Amino acid sequence: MDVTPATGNAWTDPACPVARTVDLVGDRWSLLIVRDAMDGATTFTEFRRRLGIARNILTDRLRRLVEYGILDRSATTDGRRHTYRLTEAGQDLFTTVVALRQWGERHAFAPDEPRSVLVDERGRELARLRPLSQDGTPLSAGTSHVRKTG
Amino acid sequence: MDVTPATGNAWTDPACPVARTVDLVGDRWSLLIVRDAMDGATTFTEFRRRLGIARNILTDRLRRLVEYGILDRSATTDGRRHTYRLTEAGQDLFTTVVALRQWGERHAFAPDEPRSVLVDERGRELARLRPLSQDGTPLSAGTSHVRKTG
DNA sequence: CCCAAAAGGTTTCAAAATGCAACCTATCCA
DNA sequence: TGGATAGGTTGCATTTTGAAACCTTTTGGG
Repeated sequence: MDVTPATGNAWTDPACPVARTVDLVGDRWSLLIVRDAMDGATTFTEFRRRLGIARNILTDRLRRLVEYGILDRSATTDGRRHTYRLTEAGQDLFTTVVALRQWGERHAFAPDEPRSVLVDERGRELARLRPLSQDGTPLSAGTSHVRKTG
Repeated sequence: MDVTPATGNAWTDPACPVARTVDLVGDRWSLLIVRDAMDGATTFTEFRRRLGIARNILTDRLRRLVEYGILDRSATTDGRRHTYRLTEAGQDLFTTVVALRQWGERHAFAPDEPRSVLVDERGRELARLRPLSQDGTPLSAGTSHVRKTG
C-alpha cells in the first residue's frame, strides 16, 4: 500500500499494524462512516443525516477514506453528484466493526439499556469473535505476544 | 455501565455499541496504550517510552482509561507511584486490537515492508478472525444488518 | 422557460484537543 | 546531602473540530 496517514504524513509507529490502522481510521468519525456504509448509506446527505457530523468534516473524511482505498466514489446521473461505496478493503473492516460492537455491548451498556443489534439474514445475533491460534486454541493478551522485526 | 464518554459527556450515538466504543477508546492514543499494556507496559515512563506521546496527554488518557474501567491503577512501594494494569474489560479489548492488527496487515503495508507480528506461545501467527453466525456461517456486511431498537 | 428546492460542497471564524517545553515534587541510592 | 529517576502539572502555541453562512449545479413543477 502506498497510503499515507492523516498524522502529518508520517506513521505513529511504522512497524505496527495496529498503529497504522489507527492512523487511518482511528478518529472520531471514520469508523462510524464505514459502519453506516455497511448499513446502506451511500450519499453525502445520508451520511450526514445518520451521523449529525459537520459538513466540512464529512467532506474531509469521505475524501480521506477514498484516498485510503476504503471507499470508492463514483459519479451518478440522478442529480446526486457522487455515490460512495465500500471497496473490498472497506468491507474487510467488517470484522473490526463487529469487534468494536461486541466489546461495546459487553462493557459500555447497562444491562437494561436499549441498543441496536447486528443480526444475520435470519435475525440471529452473531457468534462472539474469538482470537484463535492456528490449531484452534483460544488466545488472549496473556497467551500471545508481539514479535518485533528489523 | 455508568461511564460517560470523552465527547462532552454525551454519547455520539447512544443506541449504537460501535459508537459507544469509539467514544471511549476511538482517539489517537487509547488503543495504542491498551496494545502496549497487553505487551507488558505498566508504568507511565514505559508507556511514554514506547509511544512517544506528550506527557500531559498520557496523563489524561491513563486517567480516562482508569475512569472507564479499562485500566486499574495501584500504588507501588518501589519508588514508582503507580502501576497500570488491564482490567477484565481492558483485556477483553484483545479481540478489537487483533481485528485492527489483522486489517492493517492486509491493507496498510506493502508486501515487503517489515512489520511486528502477534504470535502465540509457540511462535505461530493467529488464525484470521471471522465473523460467524450462531451456526457457523461466515458473515459479511452484505449478509447482516443492524436491527434498530426503541 | 423560470424559479424554488435539494445535493454537495467551500469558506470563515470560534472553540476544543493536542503537543512541546519548562517547571514542580517525591523518592531512591551513592 | 544531593543528583538521578519517576510521575506528574502548567503555560502557551499549533492543529483539529464544529457551527453557520455562503456558493454552484441539477432537477422538477408550473
